[in-house]
Amino acid sequence: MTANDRPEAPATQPRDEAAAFRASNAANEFRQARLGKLEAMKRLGVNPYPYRFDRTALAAAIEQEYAALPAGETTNATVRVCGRIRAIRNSGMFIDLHDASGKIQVFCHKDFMAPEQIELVKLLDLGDMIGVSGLVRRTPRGELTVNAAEVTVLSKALLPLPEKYHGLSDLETRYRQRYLDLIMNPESRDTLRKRSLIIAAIRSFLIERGFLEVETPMLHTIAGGATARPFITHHNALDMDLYLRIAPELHLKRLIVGGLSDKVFEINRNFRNEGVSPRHNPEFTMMELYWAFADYNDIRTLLEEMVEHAAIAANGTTKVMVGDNEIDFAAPWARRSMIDLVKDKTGVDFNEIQTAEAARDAAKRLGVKIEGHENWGQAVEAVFGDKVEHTLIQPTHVMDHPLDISPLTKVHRDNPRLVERFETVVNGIELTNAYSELTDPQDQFERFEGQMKQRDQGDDEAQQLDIDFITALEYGLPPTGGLGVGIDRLVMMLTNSPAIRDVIAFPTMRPTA
RNA sequence: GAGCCCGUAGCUCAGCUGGUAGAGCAUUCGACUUUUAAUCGAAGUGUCAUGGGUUCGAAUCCCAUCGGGCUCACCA
Repeated sequence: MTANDRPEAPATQPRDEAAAFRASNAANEFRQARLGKLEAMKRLGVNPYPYRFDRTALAAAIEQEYAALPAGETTNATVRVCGRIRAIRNSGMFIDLHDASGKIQVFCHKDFMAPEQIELVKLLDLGDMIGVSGLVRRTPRGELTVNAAEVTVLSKALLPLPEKYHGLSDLETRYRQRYLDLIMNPESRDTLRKRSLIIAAIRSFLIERGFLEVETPMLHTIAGGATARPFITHHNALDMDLYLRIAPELHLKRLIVGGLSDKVFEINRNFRNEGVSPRHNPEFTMMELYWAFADYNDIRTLLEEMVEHAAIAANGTTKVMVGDNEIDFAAPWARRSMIDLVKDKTGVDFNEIQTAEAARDAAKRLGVKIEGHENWGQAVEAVFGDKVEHTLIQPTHVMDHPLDISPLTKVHRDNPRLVERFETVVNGIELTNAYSELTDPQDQFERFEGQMKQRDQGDDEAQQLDIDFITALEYGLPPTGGLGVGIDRLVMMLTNSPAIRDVIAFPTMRPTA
């Protein structure tokens, strides 16, 4: 392929889209009415899209400062506030101005404003951004108010907001036009603000404990570190296919080999080309950390402390309502082996089952769907997923998974069929995954070979061999504990959000056209 | 990818045993002027998702398509 026949960027914007946009705008009565007001503002010498505004206070700060101001009293304190008009009463005399912190009422009256200012106020609509300067007072009805001396238009809105009382409830519009959702729904703002607090809390927690934040590639030549179908893309200049990463694990371990730090972490996106559901988005945020000279027990205590810290940062408490359940993230969390959990729930002790065939039969007798190529560990996992996982509500570390399903994990020091791994399940959903990392290069190579064998037997999700990763291990990876936390799911739980789309600002959607 | 449900005005929703497309908010005009879902009076507002079909007649019944939600499968 030469430079001339490289695939061009796709033509996502047909030429007539602009014409269609113009036509639809011309037919929009709301837009036309507001354009008329915009022109009238210009005739008054007002720039409806100015450059800046000197704000002296947020609404919430004024509310706090003047909390004790009695009804009917006026201060001599001038403030400058700005935000979006969310309500207009008495023909513009009362305006509710919302900023990121909250609401403040604005009073516009001819006794306090110049005549041309009164003209300008008549041209304001719901949704416009304005700045106001004036004295703080509390009305006789008890509402804290800025007595407007001057109103500055900061951005004329051309489109109307959704209805003020019922707001915007249509899920499709809320996800596609998140800006409208954020304007209208305080709980959506809270959720995404808490998301930011949670991530900031995790980041500062880890940095305080000596973890180094790193970035590893999004574009992989081998999609390793997890079992999932990858997105495939193409690099033109190198003329090669690349995968969007499904996990950062193998690169982070390379950094531990290199001794960049004994403790590294990355908070970043993973991409998996799989189904979309209330708990799955094709791109999702993962926190992975690796801690040299530590094992999965060290990781467990670190994780519990970290999530406690994040919960308190978001909600001020370790307790949170998730659906109908109150969940408490206070450490220590329950710890049960996967085999024991399965035994408790089904009466079947897979420790007593030796062969893959017997394990598959046991699973089938329990009514669990079995394809026929499962090994012992996959059968155990299938039973656990079907019978146990959804029943675990309070944070529970599911300990010591089968070796068969854990190709990057060190063999359990007490049981050769198991590995040192735990997944934390909360509210029936897997939240974390942690290992005593496999550090033996020969063992790792054999595990990859086993995965390739499974792939040959029809398991197209088995992990791919990564020779350079084996080479890195051959230079010596110290004993290392590793952890992955699904950040979106953690945010879902800490914000009681029923869908992953609620905690991702712009979830993946099909285009409308 | 499969099953079930949904798509009506800018928004929230009625209308669905087939018979002239509705309300509230929003908008426009007017009144009022210390309101706070302000109030009062008047007016305008539709590709009933799209395309077919049945019928004298379809928002309504049938089929297909598009978009969304839930459940399942895959997965975290």
